Amino acid sequence: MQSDSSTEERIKEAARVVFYKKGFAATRTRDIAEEANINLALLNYYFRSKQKLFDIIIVEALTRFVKTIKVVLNDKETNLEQKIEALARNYIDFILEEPEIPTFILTEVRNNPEELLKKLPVREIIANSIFFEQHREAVELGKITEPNPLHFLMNLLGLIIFPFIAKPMLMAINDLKTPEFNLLMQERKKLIPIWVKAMIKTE
Amino acid sequence: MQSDSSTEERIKEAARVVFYKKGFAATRTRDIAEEANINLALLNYYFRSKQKLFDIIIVEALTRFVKTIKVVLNDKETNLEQKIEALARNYIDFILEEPEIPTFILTEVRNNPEELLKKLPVREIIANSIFFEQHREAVELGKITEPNPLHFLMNLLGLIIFPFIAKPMLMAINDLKTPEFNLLMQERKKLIPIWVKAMIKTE
DNA sequence: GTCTATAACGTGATAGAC
DNA sequence: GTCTATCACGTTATAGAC
Repeated sequence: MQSDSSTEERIKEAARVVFYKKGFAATRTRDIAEEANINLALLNYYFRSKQKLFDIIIVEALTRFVKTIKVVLNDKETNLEQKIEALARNYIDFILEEPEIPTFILTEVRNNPEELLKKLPVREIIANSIFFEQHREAVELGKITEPNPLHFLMNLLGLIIFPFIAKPMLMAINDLKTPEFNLLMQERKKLIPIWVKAMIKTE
Repeated sequence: MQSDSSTEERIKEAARVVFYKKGFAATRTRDIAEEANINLALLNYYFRSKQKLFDIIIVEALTRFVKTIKVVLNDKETNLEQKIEALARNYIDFILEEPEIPTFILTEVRNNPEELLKKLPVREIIANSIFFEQHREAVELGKITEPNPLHFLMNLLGLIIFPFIAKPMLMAINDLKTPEFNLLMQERKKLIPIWVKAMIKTE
């Protein structure tokens, strides 16, 4: 492993592009070789098989996907409001760099939940987070109406992630182009915390 | 075409089950035949090809998916608040009957957006809806803070649909079982309208 | 390390008997 | 209409020359 443009790295980057866009089953190793401008045989030389190459890509994606949440939810220095702001900001920035990552992850996890999720300690990372603890305290103090933190998490992640998943549909509905879509996502970094705070306390 | 348990119908139902779960590319015609308890050759006898069978399934799914929104968004008898309530109620009920339909549609649309969406007049149905008209009026009257109806639609649909898409992850995080998950979704039929109304008017 | 050629396999589809 | 047997093809993976 030397420069970023080594053959091995080129194949990995190409694999990321194609797998993200089409998923494991619809991807042909030829697509990856073409995207990487390498000979097909080199793919197997470096990674043994399509499956092994895919495993590397999906684990890296899952790790970054979960870590981006984890870091925020377990930050001892921030309160709940700050966590909402940080999550919206960091997560939207993260996804804007790789807009296809949410759909990629969610569809591949669907195809293979137990296999993929046991590779990462998702449960410990999220369920025992400082975020959940702070949520519980806020509920006890009457600052939050809905006591179930799962609703809170679904709402927050839904507001952040859903537009990226629904992007193809949304672009068809309003024939939106990608630059305009990205602008909407930039707006949401500021809007989502406002909305979520309004949702928190209802009569 | 006679009873619902005719061979043809059995194959279609099996195809729906398998395609919903695995998507087009990962599905083998043998999987469908097995699920339907029929001989593999019968699939081609009735539907000519895997692609033709798939087209039937996806168009049916898309039609129902869009129609469920369309009916609500174009109802002249209801105001904006009532549309929010109706959408949460109808859509969650609809998806609870076929929980895999959102992921199925979103991933297949990703693979083939132009081809699939030109088959349905999604744009006219949504973009020119009474819902958007009522939203515009409410903005002019100062009843809604955020003027862009796309944000409104993304939020509403995200709150409704996202939990179903993220279900495998959520179940891993809190090792939730399906009955408990469904209970959460029932709760959301009432909670989402409350949340959305709170989001609408912010300072 | 990289290439060409090809083997090995899985899958969609059909021929033809019943 | 339904079955068994098989073809035809595309794709993954490897052998072997360079």
